[in-house]
Amino acid sequence: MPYDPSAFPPFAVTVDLVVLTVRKHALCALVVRRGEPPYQGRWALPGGFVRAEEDLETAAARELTEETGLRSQHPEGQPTEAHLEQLATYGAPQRDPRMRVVSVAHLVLAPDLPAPTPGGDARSVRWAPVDSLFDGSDGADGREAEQAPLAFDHDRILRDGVERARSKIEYSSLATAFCPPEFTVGELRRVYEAVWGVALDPRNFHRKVTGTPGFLVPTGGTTTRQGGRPAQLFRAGGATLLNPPMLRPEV
Amino acid sequence: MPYDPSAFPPFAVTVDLVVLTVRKHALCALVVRRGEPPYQGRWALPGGFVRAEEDLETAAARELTEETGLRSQHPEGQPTEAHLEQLATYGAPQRDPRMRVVSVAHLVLAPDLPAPTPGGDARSVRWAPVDSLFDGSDGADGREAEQAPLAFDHDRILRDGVERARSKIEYSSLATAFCPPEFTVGELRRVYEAVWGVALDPRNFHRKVTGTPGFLVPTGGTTTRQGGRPAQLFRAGGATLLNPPMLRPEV
DNA sequence: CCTGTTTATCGTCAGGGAGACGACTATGAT
DNA sequence: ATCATAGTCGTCTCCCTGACGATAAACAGG
Repeated sequence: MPYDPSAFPPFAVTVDLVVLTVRKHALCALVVRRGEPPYQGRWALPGGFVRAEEDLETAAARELTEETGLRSQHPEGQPTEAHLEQLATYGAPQRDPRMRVVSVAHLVLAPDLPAPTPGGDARSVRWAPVDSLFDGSDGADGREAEQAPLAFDHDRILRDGVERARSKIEYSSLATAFCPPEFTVGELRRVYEAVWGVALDPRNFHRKVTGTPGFLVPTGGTTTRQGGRPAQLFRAGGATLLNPPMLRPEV
Repeated sequence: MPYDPSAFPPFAVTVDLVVLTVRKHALCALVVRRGEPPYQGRWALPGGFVRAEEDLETAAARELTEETGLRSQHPEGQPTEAHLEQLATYGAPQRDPRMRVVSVAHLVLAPDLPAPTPGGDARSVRWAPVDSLFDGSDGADGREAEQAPLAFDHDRILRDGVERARSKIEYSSLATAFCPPEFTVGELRRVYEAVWGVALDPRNFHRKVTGTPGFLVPTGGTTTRQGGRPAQLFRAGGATLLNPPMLRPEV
């Protein structure tokens, strides 16, 4: 039957955020501790209601700023501080025991923040290695601190977000969103290694990224902040698509 | 602020469907004519409200069956008749002039149906070449019948769905969803050609798809339904990912 | 029956990109 | 000075791809 706009089931619409960064050579996600039931005391993805006159992406950007101080929009021609994109929408009837909630999840890729969690109203916010958050803790060495699973269906949302990030850096220049404005080839390589959880050959990686037109633009400067021989500094080039892509090693 | 489940702005949640198929060597989408305002008389994507106790994917599958008779689920171990996946969610505040509607768009890839539009309650349903539907009609020869743009933001949804399909058949075996259960290499190639709008070399295409383990499984039969020399029949193999991918030709 | 047309399928060859890895360079630490 | 650490340039081989020749098996029409 066609639309009958006066008779529709009411839904609440929220945005949830999968905010990823690379810290200490590990892919980490932002989680907040819930202060009230349901799932009181459990960790959850940050999120909140979409306001009555607010676009979905605007709501996601607002929540991001509230939780981290990061801006995904350029306020006054400022460069974007983080990449934000829609991930997927989750609306199983019983995913929230209180009411029918449809959550539009968004994925944020952010550089490693100097201040862990500036601003924000949440009492407990932390970066957690994603491996330690997954249900069944497929953490690397099995020595994961036993951790309660994420609230709601956030385990699935986080998995989907991590998989999106892992696949998207294959064929786009999005990995630069994890880096500061200026970075070295080695720093970019360590981002790939952390996100994919593999080791990459520094020489082949260097050849690939510097040989792809538009991916990296040298700034002229160098740095030794990683130790060793000084490395060239680069900025992200205009190219967004990597062609041919850089595929993850098998197995 | 944390959840206050009693005070939330009310939303209507709908599913919209981008149903694609390949007919006569052209990528076509299913559109329905709107019988009431707003956008009365204009073509739109099929869709409808999500019911109070219904999952999003269930709602999409239900709408699909109502409009086309296709099933995306296996009722009794039956093979899936069409591929269904979530596409993206559209929720701009004024996208529907009557009220705040958030639409979870889904993408359906279906084989060419013998009966154009069986079943269903919509008075006017048709398959339209996607090029003829796009606003600004970037139709091939510019001789497109002047056509009113799709209702609501369905032009954008359709574009996103088509782009998803175009990119996804690069690295997955999803193109087989456009084919009948048994098909030839040539038929599969014509699917790629129609979706991408390019001509592919039959010999290289044959080598690629038959050389990718798990992509195609020969059934033993042959057919001459395309004329010419008899061609082997294949079924889709278990492999879902194509590695390495088959990239669209440049330009 | 022979010929042209159509579609399918196999083969060959050259070029590009990626993995494996050697070699050299430029820093700081001991 | 020596070592450890990173970065950068080369080389070699293999595999994949694009371009394209050649053959095979059907049908249509004379």
